[in-house]
Amino acid sequence: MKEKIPYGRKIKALNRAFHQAANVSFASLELTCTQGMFLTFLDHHRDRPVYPKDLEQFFELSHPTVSGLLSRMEAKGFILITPDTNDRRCKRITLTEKAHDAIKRGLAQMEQLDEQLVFGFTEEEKNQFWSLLCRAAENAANPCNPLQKEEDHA
Amino acid sequence: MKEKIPYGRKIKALNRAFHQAANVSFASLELTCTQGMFLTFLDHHRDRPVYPKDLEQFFELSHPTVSGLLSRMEAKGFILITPDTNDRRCKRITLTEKAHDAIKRGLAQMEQLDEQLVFGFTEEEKNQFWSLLCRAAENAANPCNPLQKEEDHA
DNA sequence: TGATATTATGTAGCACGCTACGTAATTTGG
DNA sequence: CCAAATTACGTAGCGTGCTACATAATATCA
Repeated sequence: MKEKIPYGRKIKALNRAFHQAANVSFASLELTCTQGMFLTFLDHHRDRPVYPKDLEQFFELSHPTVSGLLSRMEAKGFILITPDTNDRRCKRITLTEKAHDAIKRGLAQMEQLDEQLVFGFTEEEKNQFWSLLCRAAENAANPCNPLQKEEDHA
Repeated sequence: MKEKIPYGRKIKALNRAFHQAANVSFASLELTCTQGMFLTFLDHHRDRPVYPKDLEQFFELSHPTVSGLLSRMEAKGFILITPDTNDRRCKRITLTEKAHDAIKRGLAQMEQLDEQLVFGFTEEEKNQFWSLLCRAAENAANPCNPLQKEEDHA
């Protein structure tokens, strides 16, 4: 009669809590959680052109999701989306002054949010948490649980 | 120049991966991840009346979110939503035959999904994972990081 | 009793995930 | 060189989160 531990539900709750805290933190910059993460990525790669495809791969998101995010960020004046001169399929993303300003004022917040998540953790616990998160993510993405007793019948 | 570990981003990715795996798993039952969790909860409490408020508190969701979920589940014929006779503000939620059937066929899947997440974990790692998840969730919900150097000025 | 507060829920509108499908540009192969 | 595959992106439509506001029923209290 051992009680089942609902990891999935707890992860959902944790994700929501983090997401909301980030949204509150970024609200003064007119940014949301994901948009803040996007800006940080764009800022870290300002030495080379960035395309929607890059964001899609780095954040492991579908391209319509990235597309929507970028549209909203463009509408709010954080980025410019221009056609690429070499490959006309691609859109080039450029940061505006408003974005640079937001990054300057908000980058510390982004790091603090992550630190806050592991507040009170020892270094060892932080490493373990990271390691377990990665392994769980791997398990979720590539289910290999032999409980199913279903071998490849191909 | 130590590299920052983006816990928030990894948690987002993990949550998405789990959510998608659950959706795929439940697709044959005409259910989604969250709807499956709702059904499980309702099934566990079939000895007493269940109200939207209960789901809201247990799953830590806002009431419009619960409301939407229930509407879609009602539309698909898994539940009945009827007014409560004692307190006419409340809606009573009842499982249909279709729901009982889905639960019978799908409950094992729900547990497997959670097991799959921690596949390859030792018992100790499972416990540690759970413990760290809870502490992180607590940190996210109740930020108390003294990095801010802002004491209560009330 | 009658005004006020609280509680449970509904609706509107938005952010952010997804799949499925469509289109335009580039690349590849005969 | 031209047809076919691939690649990058757009749009439609949906599920699941949220906040803000509205409404109806119950509870509280002078």
